[in-house]
Amino acid sequence: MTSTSPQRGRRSASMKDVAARAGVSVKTVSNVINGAAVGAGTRERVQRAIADLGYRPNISARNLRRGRTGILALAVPELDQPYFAELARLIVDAAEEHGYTIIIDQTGGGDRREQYVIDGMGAKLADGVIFSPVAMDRLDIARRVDTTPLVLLGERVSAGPADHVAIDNVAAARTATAHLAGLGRRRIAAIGAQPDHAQGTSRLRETGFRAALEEAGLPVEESLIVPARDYHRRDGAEAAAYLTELEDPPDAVFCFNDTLALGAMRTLHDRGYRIPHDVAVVGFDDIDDGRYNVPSLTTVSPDKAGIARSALRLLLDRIEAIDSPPREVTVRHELRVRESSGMTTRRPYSG
Amino acid sequence: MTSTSPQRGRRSASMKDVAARAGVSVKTVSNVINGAAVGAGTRERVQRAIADLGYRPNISARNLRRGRTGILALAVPELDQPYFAELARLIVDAAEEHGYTIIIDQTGGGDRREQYVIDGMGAKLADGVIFSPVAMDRLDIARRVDTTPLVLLGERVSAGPADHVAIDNVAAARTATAHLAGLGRRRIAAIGAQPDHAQGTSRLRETGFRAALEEAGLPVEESLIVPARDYHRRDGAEAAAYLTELEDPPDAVFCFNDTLALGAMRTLHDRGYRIPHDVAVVGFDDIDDGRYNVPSLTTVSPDKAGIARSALRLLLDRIEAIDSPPREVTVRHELRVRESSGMTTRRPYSG
DNA sequence: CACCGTACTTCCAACGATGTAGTAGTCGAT
DNA sequence: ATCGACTACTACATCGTTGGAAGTACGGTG
Repeated sequence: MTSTSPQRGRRSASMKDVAARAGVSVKTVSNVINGAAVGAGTRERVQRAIADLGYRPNISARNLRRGRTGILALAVPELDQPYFAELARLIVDAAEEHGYTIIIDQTGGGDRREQYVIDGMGAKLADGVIFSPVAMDRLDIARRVDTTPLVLLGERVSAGPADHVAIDNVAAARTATAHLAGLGRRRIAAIGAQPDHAQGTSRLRETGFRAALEEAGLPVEESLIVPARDYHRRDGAEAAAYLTELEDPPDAVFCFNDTLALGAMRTLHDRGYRIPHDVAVVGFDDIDDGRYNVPSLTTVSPDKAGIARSALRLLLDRIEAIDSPPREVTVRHELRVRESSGMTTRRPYSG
Repeated sequence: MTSTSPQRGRRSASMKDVAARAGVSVKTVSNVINGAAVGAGTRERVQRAIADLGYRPNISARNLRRGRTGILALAVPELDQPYFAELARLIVDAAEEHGYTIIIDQTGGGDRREQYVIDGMGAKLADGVIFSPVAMDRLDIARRVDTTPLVLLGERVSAGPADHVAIDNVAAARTATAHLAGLGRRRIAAIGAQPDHAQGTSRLRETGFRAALEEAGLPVEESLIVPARDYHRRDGAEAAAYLTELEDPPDAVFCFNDTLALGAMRTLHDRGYRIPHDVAVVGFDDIDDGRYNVPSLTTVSPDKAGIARSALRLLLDRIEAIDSPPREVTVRHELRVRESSGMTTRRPYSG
């Protein structure tokens, strides 16, 4: 300890200390901890020594030796977006069931941070990465040189360059829009387009939206397709303000996520529109907020637990077998019709 | 590589490989990476070799040698509680600024998982822990044997056994309640009591609530103090249902957090109460949801960024100087008055 | 009684990085 | 030419753990 002592402060007990106290070799301690064959008496002595010293294995050393860390990274734009918060919760829980710990990386949806993620995040910390991209597209992913197992979330890129979990965004958006058309709405707006992103989720939802309008025999009016830079309440509120100022405002709005919808509804309310009477609103994600809002929000409900489970399964499989071909998992979704598009208000809430 | 090869699949480049390619010693590579003095020519050759091989340092090895991991743990009850989601976001960002990565541990507020957290989470993974306790009290913390630096969040325990960041919950609750009394409300209820927890945040808010009633010369009616097991919208909705069924329902409700308030407002709305006309509502936390809700929610707004920054500072200080006495940081808060307790509805939202 | 297998246990090397000490080589002053 | 002081680099030990091989003791077997 004299010449090279990297530790600062009290050094905590190592296997060597445990071994000394129990009067056995270091390897025997290791065997006890890893459940290998050890005599009953020895095992007990070792366990007592472990307890006495408050010994805990040094993860860094173990990982160094084993070549894996037991850590998975979850890279999302923002943790305080309710959708990602709910998803993160499920993924953390699912990872824990498999003995993995989750580290969080927030990209903010920016190019630089997202590139950093697909390049392996600077150091070999995680055994695998679950990544919800915003700025990176299929090409960026395909170009990647880092070999850390990677699972992509939330953007449907068929036959993509990596494992992928998503719902069928086009179909979901079509169903949502068709629902509005089915209510007899004729001027249906969309909030959340992102013209900059050629491949993102927003593009798929827009595609579904347009398809549904055509199927319903409605004209696609470009002025009713409103972009949103971020997907926060504020952006929804601003987009709705724009819509109400149109010469001929819409009688329905399909928002590409729930927070946009909640923000939009706030503005619509402030400007005297009754929901759903004057304007029906549908969102996307089925976050908890929408269920209790007044009016409660009709929304596309993806199977978030299914997404979490599938992402983890794909990732763990790939950690095992790094060279298998990429897989696509499509998780189910359903439309949850609530007050904002039909059920009358002033009725006890249920589900 | 023949006898003991823990790695599976392609082994990625190590310093040794870089050193061989650049024709220098391993230590020189290390020096280049860590910015020590290295000749210009050598440095360039090494950097080219690093780029060619796609070398990234092995964190486990570095951590083993350095005695620290660069990882901090954040232990919260549930990541999808908006308050914790917003806090997690800020803490992850703050940690990143200091070069640390955050791992997430979800305790669910349960004894077992929380005990696990204060016992060091099974292995020395994190250099420090930021912990928002629900079940553990001061005694549990004081009994702790693990030496990992620990910062507690959210519960004001003066002269506690560990570093601590909180707002003045008693004062905040008193202000909120006094605000309702100041509006002329006379039957003020509270939602969110947790009689089981002798020391939690809920107890402090209840204390402030009672104090404010007394100061306002109002009787403390026990039937108007409603417990909530969890702090979800659902619990708020149920508590409000109970209140409306009282013989003499309240004309104001102070909810111990915003999600309780949002759930309660939903029920109140369903049962025909006008907010704030019939019942004024105040929440706690100032989550984004409350700002856009109809009606927008009056709430106690803690300085969350301040909490994140302070927690990180305390933790990093303690990692440096493990034996200094515990410190208490009290972060500022303010009451944000919005529609649910006064501002008229039907007015453009602002702030 | 020598021999063998079984059941534990010990010894040694290795994972990849970094701290310390030591070795060349360079330069300026003497 | 000699020395000292410096710079640039190398060699080696070490962090705590685990894999593999070698060692030991014991009971049974021929």
